[in-house]
Amino acid sequence: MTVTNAQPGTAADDGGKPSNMRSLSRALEVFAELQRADRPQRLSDLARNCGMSLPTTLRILRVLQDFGMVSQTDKTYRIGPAVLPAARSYIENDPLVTASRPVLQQVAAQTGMTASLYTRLGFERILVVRVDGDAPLRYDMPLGKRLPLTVGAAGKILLAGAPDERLQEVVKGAVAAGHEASTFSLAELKARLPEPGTDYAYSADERATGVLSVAMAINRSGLPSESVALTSPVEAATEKGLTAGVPELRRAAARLAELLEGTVY
Amino acid sequence: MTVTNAQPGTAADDGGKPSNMRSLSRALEVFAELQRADRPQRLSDLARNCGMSLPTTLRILRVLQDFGMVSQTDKTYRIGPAVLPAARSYIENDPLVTASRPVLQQVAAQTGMTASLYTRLGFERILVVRVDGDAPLRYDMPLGKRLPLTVGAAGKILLAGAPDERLQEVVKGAVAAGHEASTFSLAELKARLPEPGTDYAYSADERATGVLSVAMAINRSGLPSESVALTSPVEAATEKGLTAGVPELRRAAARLAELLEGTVY
DNA sequence: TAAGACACTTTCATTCTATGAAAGCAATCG
DNA sequence: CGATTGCTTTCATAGAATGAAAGTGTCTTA
Repeated sequence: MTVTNAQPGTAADDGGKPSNMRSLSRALEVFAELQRADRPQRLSDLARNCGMSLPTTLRILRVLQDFGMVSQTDKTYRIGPAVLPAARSYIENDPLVTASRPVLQQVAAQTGMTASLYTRLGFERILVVRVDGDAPLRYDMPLGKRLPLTVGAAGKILLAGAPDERLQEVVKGAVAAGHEASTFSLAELKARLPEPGTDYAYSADERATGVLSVAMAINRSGLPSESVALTSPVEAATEKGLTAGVPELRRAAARLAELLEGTVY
Repeated sequence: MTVTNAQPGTAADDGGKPSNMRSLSRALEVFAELQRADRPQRLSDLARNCGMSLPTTLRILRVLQDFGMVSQTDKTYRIGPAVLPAARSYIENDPLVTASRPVLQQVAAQTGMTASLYTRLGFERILVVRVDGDAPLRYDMPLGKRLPLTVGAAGKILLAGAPDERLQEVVKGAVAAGHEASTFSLAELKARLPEPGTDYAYSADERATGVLSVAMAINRSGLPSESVALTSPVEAATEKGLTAGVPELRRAAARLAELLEGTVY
């Protein structure tokens, strides 16, 4: 059976794997590192943080630059403009994204709450689609933001039912990404997760204060990678009001699950 | 057999360079090809269109998939969700993008027209920032769309003053990208460009009907790669009204040019 | 149902590419 | 002004990337 290589969360991944396509993997590691830091990076920093030599890092950056994936000002590098057309291509062509929009619109219309779609990416999740409800959310969270799996309904539901081994990895990943304090433990995480038998997760004031959420995973074979959520500011909904939307959410998740059948990543 | 990147089909700009980092370049070529087509691609199509063997293409796709840059459903591949955080990183960290927003806002407020920032990417340009004016543009053109250099004020101004040799390449690139008919000629292009001595370009009904634009390049040493534009629907402005905004646009371009000093790509 | 066609996947020997040490520059600083 | 720091180039070598060919699975067709 093909072992679906869990993507390395950080550069500290020395599992001793055969690691095919070394130069490409390293290039993507550099690319990821550029995003991780929230400001332009020097060559020497990138080389050190990615654990590779200066010349190699430089060569990688030059090729990425040729394709517009990286830009350079003086001696600092950052993500380049070519990612914009790529993001556009994703949003326009990904079947889950395109299919979910009308579904989310319907849910938002029926419940009056904000409906969102999240995808797991490594040890994090990202917001992929959002349809606003009647009560706007005050905080802004545009597309593509990296959010923890360990906090917030839409993250936690992706971990429900996972084996302890995997949860332990998630704990490490969350700490490495800076989402959790270094004291964060498996027990702490498990206490947050929904009880077995529940197919949705609830959160209040978890990731953002004044915000309530319920979320449901989009299930197919194996562990889920996507979730849909209903969100509302605390003054516009109660826990009861939110959970009243769960059946709608469940139906939406089921519909999207069909479309996902066969998606590998 | 030294098969040196021979492909008549793709629009690779490889002008016979030493071609360092072959595997990485090829991976980025696959990634670009996935964007070029506006629907999921089969392995065999990608291999053929990129001019590489099936196993190589497959290996590349697998690594890209590990990093979320590519997704797979059944046997078809497409751009993956990891590009969203990348795009976010670009928009939040690129100094030109962040610096231009307030500048464009000011210009839009002063002129009442929509102000936009474009960046050149290969033989195309992409919309990077847009601030709407009083009269909304009916057509939607979200961020990241690949647009021709040869059509529209914001594209043409990036070509003003370029040597014929480069313009000839642009003609070929525009045809290869499907922006121009195969009969498109250098003379035809030159007829569209602003007259020497003019530092702005004007277009009416060029790229989109019912839309007028003036654009100015952000100049630093060498050929410009970025431009700012004022755009208005035809019923809300005349050519005179638009050109009245040119001084504002000129000032904005000058301010942004300072910030670009040192940017290599 | 079997045979064929088709597309994807794996294997493996060979070649060439990616690699890091070290030297060469170019700034910056004390 | 000489020293330090960080970037860039060169080069010999290891080992990574490569494609032919065989292998596997799936769909089509008779």
